[in-house]
Amino acid sequence: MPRPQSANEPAARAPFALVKQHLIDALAAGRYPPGARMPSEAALVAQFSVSRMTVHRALRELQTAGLVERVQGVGTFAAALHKVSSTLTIRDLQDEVESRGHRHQARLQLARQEAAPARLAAQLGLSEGAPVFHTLVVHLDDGVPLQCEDRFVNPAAAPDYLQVDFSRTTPTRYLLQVAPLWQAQYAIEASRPTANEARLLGIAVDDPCLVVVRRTVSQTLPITLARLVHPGSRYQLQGEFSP
Amino acid sequence: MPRPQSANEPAARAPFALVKQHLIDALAAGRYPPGARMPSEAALVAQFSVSRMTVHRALRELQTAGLVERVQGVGTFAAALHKVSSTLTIRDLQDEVESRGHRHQARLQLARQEAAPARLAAQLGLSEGAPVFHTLVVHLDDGVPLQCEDRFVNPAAAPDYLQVDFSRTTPTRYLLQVAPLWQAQYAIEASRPTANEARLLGIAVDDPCLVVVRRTVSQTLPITLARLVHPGSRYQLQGEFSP
DNA sequence: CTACTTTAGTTGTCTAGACATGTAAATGCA
DNA sequence: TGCATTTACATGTCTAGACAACTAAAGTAG
Repeated sequence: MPRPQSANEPAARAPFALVKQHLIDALAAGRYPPGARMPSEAALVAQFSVSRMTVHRALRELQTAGLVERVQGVGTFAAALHKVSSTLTIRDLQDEVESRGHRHQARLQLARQEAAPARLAAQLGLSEGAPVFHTLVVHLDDGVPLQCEDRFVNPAAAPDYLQVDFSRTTPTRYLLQVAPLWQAQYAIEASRPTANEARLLGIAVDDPCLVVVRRTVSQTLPITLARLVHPGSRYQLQGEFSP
Repeated sequence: MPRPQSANEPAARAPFALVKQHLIDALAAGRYPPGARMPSEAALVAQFSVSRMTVHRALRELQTAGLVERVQGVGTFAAALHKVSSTLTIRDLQDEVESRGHRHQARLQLARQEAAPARLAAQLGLSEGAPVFHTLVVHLDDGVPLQCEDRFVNPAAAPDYLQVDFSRTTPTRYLLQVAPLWQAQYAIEASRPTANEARLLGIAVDDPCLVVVRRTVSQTLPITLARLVHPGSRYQLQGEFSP
């Protein structure tokens, strides 16, 4: 049974939803870089032949969703997508370190192409044995290891990933540029580091670690799978929510 | 300088915002228990002497915020606030265990009134030495210890807290009833359990644990401060977000 | 050149009415 | 009684126009 439009998703073909989706698509295609001016309400009214209220609702919902910023008397602008962390502070580690006034460094331990084993392939929507990019980066905060970032990337989503200079930008930041609109699932757990992680982080093998496993997908295809290991004594996730 | 209504918060005295706030207040006061029918748009139009579009916007925003549920052709209903975890899965542990088809048990280890030390008093908005309620509950999933819940409660927010039978309901669930609308800040970290926690959870003192420290405030006053300790090998937080 | 005023353009909000869509209870019919 | 139809009511959405609030740039007077 094709599920009878379960009561409450706002009819996808409603005019305001069409305008909204049109703008989302444009943003996803990178047509409006962060900060760029977007069409005014009047322009969209003309383009879609709908009333201003309709356009206004589409834009207001995009604003609520954090995709655009609007300033009365000035205009509508594509939002800077970097400040993700509204609910859970998982943002780019470099931003985070630098916002604390500390110095961020990254040490590239590994960057190569590998053949995807079955489970990884499934998570990235690839077939078993297909090539994937694999990087291992250690992030330091004022010289102290803070995160061990073990990451697999779908070549289809970021073909030039292995050519990036990761001493200048972080994998997270680069991927954010390449695929501007995405969605992530994560799992957080406490566990011991592997022997290699312990060595890279400069901790004992029985020190507790906070491990975040994150899978990121864009609108169309899986982008990346990352395992982020943090020394429990040096890292904390903070956030806020309301019911 | 009194900060000139920084461009973009929707004027708090706009009619739609008044209607919205009125309903939020009523919900916060517990006037509409979860599932209760709320006034129809027509009723609110009459009550506030505004147009239906205005009322509709207020209600739609409450729906987006998850405070009410609306069904076309039927009406508007106060949301069941228990299913908090749209973005981050920190919900009532009993719900969580039972939704996995497992059996939930709680062991009350401690329930008494204490004098608040300075730091705790500050977090709960009390003066040093003021009485606070303190409970320690171990939650089991099919007989296996899953969480050690060490909690302090502001007596002003839940005067009858110590009389509750915690073998029948959880502290989280009870507090959710008493103070229906709230906001929480949390910090997540990995660390070793204390000797007592290790004993209660049946794990070794050097087993990694996932520790969530959560502070909950209602609209008016701090409610509770909880330290939730989970064995790293048995518990994982999961969630999802988009930029 | 400076300081003030004007103006055009933008978003924020509201109204009154209309039609569409969905649900549930009342009604009518066999 | 049992089933189909009608009716009342609720929400979902759109329109066309209006006024308010705000910004930035252009124009103007000193």
